[in-house]
Amino acid sequence: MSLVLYNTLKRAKEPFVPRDPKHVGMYVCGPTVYDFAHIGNARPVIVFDVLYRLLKRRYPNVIYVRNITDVDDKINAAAKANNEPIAALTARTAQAFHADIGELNALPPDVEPRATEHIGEMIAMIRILIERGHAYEAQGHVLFSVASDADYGKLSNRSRDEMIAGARVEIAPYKKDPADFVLWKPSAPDLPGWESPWGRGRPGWHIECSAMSKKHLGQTIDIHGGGVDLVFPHHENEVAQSECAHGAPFARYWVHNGFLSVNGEKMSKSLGNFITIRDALKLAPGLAPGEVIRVFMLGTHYRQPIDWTEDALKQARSSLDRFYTALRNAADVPAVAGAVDPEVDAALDDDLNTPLALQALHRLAGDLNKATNVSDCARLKASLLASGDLLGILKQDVEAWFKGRIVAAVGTASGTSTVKGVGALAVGAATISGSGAVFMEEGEIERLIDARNAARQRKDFAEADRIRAVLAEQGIVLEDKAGTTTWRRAG
RNA sequence: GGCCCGGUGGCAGAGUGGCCAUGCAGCGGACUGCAAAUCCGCGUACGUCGGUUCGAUUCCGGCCCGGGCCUCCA
Repeated sequence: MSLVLYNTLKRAKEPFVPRDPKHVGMYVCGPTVYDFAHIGNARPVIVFDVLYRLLKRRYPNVIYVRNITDVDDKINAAAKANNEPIAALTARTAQAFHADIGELNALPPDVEPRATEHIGEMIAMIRILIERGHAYEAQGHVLFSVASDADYGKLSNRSRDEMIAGARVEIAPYKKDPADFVLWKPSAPDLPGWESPWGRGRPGWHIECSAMSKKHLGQTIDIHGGGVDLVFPHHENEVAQSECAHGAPFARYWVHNGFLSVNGEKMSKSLGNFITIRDALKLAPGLAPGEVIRVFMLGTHYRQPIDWTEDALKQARSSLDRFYTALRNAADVPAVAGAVDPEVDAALDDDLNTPLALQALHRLAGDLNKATNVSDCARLKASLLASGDLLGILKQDVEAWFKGRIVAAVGTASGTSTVKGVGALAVGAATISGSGAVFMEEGEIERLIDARNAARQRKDFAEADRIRAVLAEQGIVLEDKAGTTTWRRAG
């Protein structure tokens, strides 16, 4: 059992060999807290959560660091637009982020550093870069000198000249070279700022990750993750800053998740297809869509693009229905300590092949359905649960899954509200609002089932079928087996 | 223009130099008072043109198409 990861730095899969197997460190770029996180943000959260779970299974001490960027021009702009203090905006948004990804069953990272709490470390790093001739001050700005770093471009595989040729580089008068990027910049009195050797200012975007990963994981980290769009410039610049400041390799394995599109289009506010995690979770609150979203994400390999569509979500839910059905049918089998299925381990070891792992889960579910003796059932059930746990799924109560829990809406800044009813699993901003159906109360369902069974006893099948139809209209599906009737809410 | 990914059956989506993906949907059967669930069976899939090979969807090259990045971005 050995983990293989695709390393962006090498553009190839390679065996993961930690520097120190007793202390494995992973740094993942977290959110900039200026607005609700969107479903694109959910992808790295879920992908690296699975990697974290896998690493914890393989190594005794894993430190997972995911930062919160709470100083940024977008934050300043959003606060101004909302007429809201910056600290209130970032606190509110960070809290919403935690609530949202909690619904996705993502484990919290071990450390969640905030940029504003590491200004001192950033300033210290910038000073070292200046001392070593890799950065210079100009008109209150401090810029990183790309020309001073012979290795610049090794992560994103592009040369400085190619960047300039792109001609979209910001040419500022204080730059010695158009490719240079900002480490520190002056801040207006009404904007967040900190005293520094270069006057009152605030950090550039890239320096925070360099400073925070150094502080919490050391100069050289095992794994650095994020979305592919961050490869350039963000991660390239992190490499440049950290390696020039420390003279040591920065990250040994770079892991990048692919992009998410919505109905085949790039998600953007201008296209009107911008979906927040929060809105996605409201699509079908009674059916725990956090887990549906999770299976949807894991159904595609993390480096492949993934397309958010209604059909894809329905298929994810169908997969979960199958898993939970197998578990429901084995409900009376005692739970035993379970072993993760070897195929699941092997699939995840191969660069996090979650679709293949899901296939193994389907096989387990099928085997469980077919198992005839109690010991096989117990073993397969336990294996299915343990394997699911490694993927962060199948943690719910089986009956709750089928009967539809009444969930509290994900907390908003003003509190929480109770949401009842299962809307269609609608997708897209235009259809999110329509979840107005009201649940039939469970007591009423049970009463009708009793009435139907009484009818069946006296062979009044017309009445029995009438009641079945009444319930079907409410989205309730009945299943008669072994003398008892169970029910579930249909999708 | 530069760099990087992809194109697999109705849909989604793994994978492999010669034999099975898997799920959903569909069809047939078993089971059921009827259903549902489950089980069994069923589908001449690998963009295109060449090359290597005994044999390629899988390796190599050209082409076509799609996507991402090129200092806002997970």
